[in-house]
Amino acid sequence: MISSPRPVIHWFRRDLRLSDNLALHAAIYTDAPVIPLFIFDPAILKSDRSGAARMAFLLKGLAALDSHLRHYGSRLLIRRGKPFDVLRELILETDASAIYFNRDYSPFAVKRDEAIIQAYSIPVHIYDDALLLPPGKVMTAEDKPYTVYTPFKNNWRKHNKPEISKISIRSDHFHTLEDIAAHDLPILGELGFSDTFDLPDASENVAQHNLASFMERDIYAYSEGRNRLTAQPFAEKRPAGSSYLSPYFRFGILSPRQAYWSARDAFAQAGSEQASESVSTWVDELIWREFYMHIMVHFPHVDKGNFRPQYDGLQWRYAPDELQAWQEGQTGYPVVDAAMRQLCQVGWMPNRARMIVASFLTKDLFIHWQEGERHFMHWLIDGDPAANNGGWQWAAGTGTDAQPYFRIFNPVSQSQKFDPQGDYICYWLPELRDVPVKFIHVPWQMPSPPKNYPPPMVDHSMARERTLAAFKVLKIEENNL
DNA sequence: TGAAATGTTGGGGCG
DNA sequence: ACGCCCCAACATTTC
Repeated sequence: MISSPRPVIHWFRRDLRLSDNLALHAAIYTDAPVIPLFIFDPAILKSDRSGAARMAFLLKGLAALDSHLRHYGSRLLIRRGKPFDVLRELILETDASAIYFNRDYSPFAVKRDEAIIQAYSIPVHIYDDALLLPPGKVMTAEDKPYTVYTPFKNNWRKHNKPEISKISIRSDHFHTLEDIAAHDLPILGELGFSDTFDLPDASENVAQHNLASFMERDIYAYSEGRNRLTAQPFAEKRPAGSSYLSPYFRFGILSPRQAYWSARDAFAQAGSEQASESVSTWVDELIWREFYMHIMVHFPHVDKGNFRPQYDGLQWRYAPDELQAWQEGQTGYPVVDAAMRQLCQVGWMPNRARMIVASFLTKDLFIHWQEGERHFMHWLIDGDPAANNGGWQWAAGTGTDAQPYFRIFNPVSQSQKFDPQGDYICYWLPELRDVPVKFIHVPWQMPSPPKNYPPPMVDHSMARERTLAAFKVLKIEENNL
């Protein structure tokens, strides 16, 4: 009788896929049966950053991964508890010889993983999988981290990029789990969340399909498309717009390497200057994602406050009622309200909409960007601590690459520019559906405005002056020091 | 990955 | 024909 080899554990975290998964593939290369594990950590479940929508999307991702694994005669082992304890017990239970996982760069995860690395008598193998270039790889000539996007991008582009990991997966690569006690995949309610809206498919196959179809067409019009306010990014027939791949990147259902190399192929096939520029613009977005992850690793204080401490003196307004009006999409500015309602109804917004509502909260209402950050983290299915924090600090003017404080979006002109016909507004604000195009951005100017829609909660030009003044005071104080 | 204020120019109406 | 004004269109500066 051949004694079966000791298994190895692959701990899935933010890498819910079988293809191009560096740690998983390394585990498979050992030729030991791989135990595919996912752990529900109570610390994450009860965090105020978690929201029902993203949790529901995660559950869909796990269900898809489980069914994918069943094709290989295995399944996803679900456990609940503190990862430190769950892993210890599982090692004892299965006599596993090693643990594999991919690095998660968020501050919470880094801290958690540090404790785990040294904890057991078996080796823990960690891989840089979630980014093309991990933190530390893109540094200035003085070996310092970049604090501005453009030079970071220029340096990033000069590096060689890792190839896609290809492996043909067989059933005998995985542990059958027959003799291991597993929890069933929980439902939302069991995890302490209330039911939520319908969400897109979270399977690896669908992510691949969406990537491929984006590369067929929309990527060549991305320069314009990325600014388009799209009500239904997933609709079959729609103008070229966002790639809508962020939720898949968020959970590693799609590999960034695969996305990058697909874009390179698209670049090679671009038929015009404009088309290749569009492809390049999309790759820039991948680089923004890498940039903000690097920033959070090198400057972990951003998670708790301003990237630039000189803005710590800003006297943000405390205005719970106004915050609530913003959250509920009742500001009286149609484009802002449409976006905020989209967020709470589908857990996603196009990038342009995120900038508009972020500018409105921080510059028009002059409410702390952390309130917006929290709200976004609660609702976004693609909510990622690094990217979300980076985006909010950018909008507020306190971050890296901060837009100068005087760049304040005008919610009306943004609306006219990026939703000229008011299609986006009308989709999300049914109460404005009968408003003529002429007034769709400014319904309060109608002879008789709709009764069920509020007037603007602030006068934009007054709000603009107020914010400029607040920043200016700070500059004066700074000069007096 | 702005917007508003201010400055400049040039055509047309008009006395 | 000329000077003057108005103002749209564009450019530059400022926050």
